[in-house]
Amino acid sequence: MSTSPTAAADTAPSSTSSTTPSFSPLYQQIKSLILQSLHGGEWKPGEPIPSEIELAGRFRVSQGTVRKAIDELAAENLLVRRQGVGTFVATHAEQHVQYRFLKLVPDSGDIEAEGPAQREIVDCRRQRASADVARALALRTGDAVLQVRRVLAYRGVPTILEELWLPGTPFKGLTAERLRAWRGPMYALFETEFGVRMVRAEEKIRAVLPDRAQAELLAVPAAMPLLSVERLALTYHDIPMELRRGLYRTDTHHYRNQLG
Amino acid sequence: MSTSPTAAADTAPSSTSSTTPSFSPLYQQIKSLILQSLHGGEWKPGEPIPSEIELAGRFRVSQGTVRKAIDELAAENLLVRRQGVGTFVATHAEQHVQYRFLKLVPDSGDIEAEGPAQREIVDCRRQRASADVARALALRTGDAVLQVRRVLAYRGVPTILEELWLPGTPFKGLTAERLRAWRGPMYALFETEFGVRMVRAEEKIRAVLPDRAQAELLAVPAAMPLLSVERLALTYHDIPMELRRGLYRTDTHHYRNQLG
DNA sequence: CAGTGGTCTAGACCACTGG
DNA sequence: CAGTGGTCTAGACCACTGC
Repeated sequence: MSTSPTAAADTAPSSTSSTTPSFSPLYQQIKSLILQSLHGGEWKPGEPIPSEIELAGRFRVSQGTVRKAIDELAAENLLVRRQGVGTFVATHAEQHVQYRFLKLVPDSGDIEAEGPAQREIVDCRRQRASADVARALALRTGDAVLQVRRVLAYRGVPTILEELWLPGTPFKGLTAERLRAWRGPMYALFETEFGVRMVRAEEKIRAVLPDRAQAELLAVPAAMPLLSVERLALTYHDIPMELRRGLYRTDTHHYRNQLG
Repeated sequence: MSTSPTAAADTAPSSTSSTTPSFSPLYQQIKSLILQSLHGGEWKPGEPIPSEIELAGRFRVSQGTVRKAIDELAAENLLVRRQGVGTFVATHAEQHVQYRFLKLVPDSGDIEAEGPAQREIVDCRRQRASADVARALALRTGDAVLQVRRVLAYRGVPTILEELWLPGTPFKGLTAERLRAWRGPMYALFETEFGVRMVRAEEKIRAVLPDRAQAELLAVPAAMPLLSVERLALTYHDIPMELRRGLYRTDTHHYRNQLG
């Protein structure tokens, strides 16, 4: 029974035998086990995980405890519950919102009327990580990374210029051709083709002026202030997997944020 | 027993007698009742609400049902749970983070080392709402509003220029003097002196250039791109209570955002 | 109609805080 | 040590989905 949460008895929470500091609730242990299965690929994005009752049996805990673990994972957008159907591994593909991490919306607010973005891959090159890219991705300076640059346009108007870096090893085999051939969000391709699911991200936002090359790619005057959005995307266990630097036009769009 | 959630029996959830569409769980009804008490001022910011057992008795439901209602309110930052002590109404005062809605942080990341902001009230005037201010605050054009302008500086460097509008009626009596005399976050003053608690906010962010007056107040060149942050702050039941337009310097600071 | 997640209860016990 | 929130269980029943 290597699937039992700890060496503890059937029903009681642990923390009795070990010298664990502070105490860890049973449902947190269950949550960790589910997280391991997610990370390990036992259940893939879009697929259903076993039912609550089944998991309760496997882990030898009550359904309520499994439920609380799943509740938290669902709140973190790692799982998606569908009443009457089951619980599914969240995915960037087949989601209603095309880009889950993109918070730029048209000033009209009508994101539907605008339609999907036109995407143009500028280039995709293998290169050695600079000091700051390496630091962000938890690599060493000079390690192999992939650099991708692309432009997103809405209604034919170039609106977003993105430059992103991926660690070379997990993304071996990614080319401009594969990026161009892919229909759907880039993060969906990462999931499907490379088994890397972006779970969380942190953004640093600034106002900047473009350099000449950037202004040209976006077809804007060099004096137009742009939003600089630096995003670090993380996979399970907070492992950084992508550094992305975006330049957003904000004369027709704006970055929308909710504060709770 | 006017405190019972519905006219339903002691334990059973309702939705039996009425033609309510769709069905509303008991804990949601409890949540609404707690929300009413919060809005109505039965428990004030910083004060404890009754214990779960006491509320369960009052509402004639089980402790678990009250717990679930409180869980959601705590997740929305309306309540704060403290194990062994009780559950408290969230407040903008006496919080560790000085400004809960301000996401600008120094590039160093060390928000402590920077120390508190120096605040300077530029002016506080009574005026008539323009069309866009009225629309944001759900007033009519020409209704009385208060306009406040101020500058925040860190280490003596002016960093934020804010212009904000408040509905005249709830904030009657607010003056520049009272703002200057107040120590602590502005939202704490709103709570304490005017009984208005900001619960949630939406921000629209852009990159802009300052006009001459703005550049002067911030002591920056007119060509320096700045972050424009338009915030609509809402109180209970999503009633808009403040429109705030901020200009942030982002050469030494950045706007930090977490994407889940 | 079977199976899933969603709600609700009742009771036991645990961890934490304050006096 | 009394009181609070936090965890866990067991069981009943409800709402929703798909076949």
